[in-house]
Amino acid sequence: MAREHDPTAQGLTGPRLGRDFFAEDVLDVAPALLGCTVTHAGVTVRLTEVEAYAGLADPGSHAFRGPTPRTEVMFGPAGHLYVYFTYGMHWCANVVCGSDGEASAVLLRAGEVVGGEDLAAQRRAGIPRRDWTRGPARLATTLALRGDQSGLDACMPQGPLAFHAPVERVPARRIRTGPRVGVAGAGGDAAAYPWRFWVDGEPSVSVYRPAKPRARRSDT
DNA sequence: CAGTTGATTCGCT
DNA sequence: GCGAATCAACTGG
Repeated sequence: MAREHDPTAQGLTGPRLGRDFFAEDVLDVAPALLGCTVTHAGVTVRLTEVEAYAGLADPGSHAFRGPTPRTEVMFGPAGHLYVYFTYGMHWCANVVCGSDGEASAVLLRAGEVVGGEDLAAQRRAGIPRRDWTRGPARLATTLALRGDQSGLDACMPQGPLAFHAPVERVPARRIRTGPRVGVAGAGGDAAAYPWRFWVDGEPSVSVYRPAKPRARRSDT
């Protein structure tokens, strides 16, 4: 069962996205990624929720305090993968966007599996299908994206990672925006900007916990 | 169905 | 040492 998964052969995807696409402004790239597909390790996911991070100028971005060994890839050319580890157990995947050195990125938050379902089911055994790609860490797990894949170039024609434009673009009226989720600097101006984008009416995008304080005091 | 809490490693100060 | 771009399990209704 080493059959190759070719999403394009199933009519699931449009043209492969090149570096010039990701090099645009991150706030333009992020909504444009909705409906696009990502293919890696035999599974194809159609993106339904993403979140933009505006590099050095963004207090919520990992790049805010300048380059570190971890975030180095963010400061490189667009179209590369930035994968980070969080909460002691989860991997999350971003695509670097914008101009070279800008260090912007789009976090892949949710989607739906549209190809390689057998492999995805195997990879996510015991988990309800709806939860396979609901949330950034689940999405990364289903696509088998971990720290090893950080820096991977998504713009190599024959590369292992592929972004494809949707066959039919998501109508603008179905794209909704909102504040970010779970970002530490939520109290600042950054929270006021709608940097999260999702496709309305998608089961894969559930009402995420609104930016709620982690702990509550017993007094008042 | 909705809300709460524990888990558990890495990166940076 | 502390906090984190989260998830899964468990609770009560």
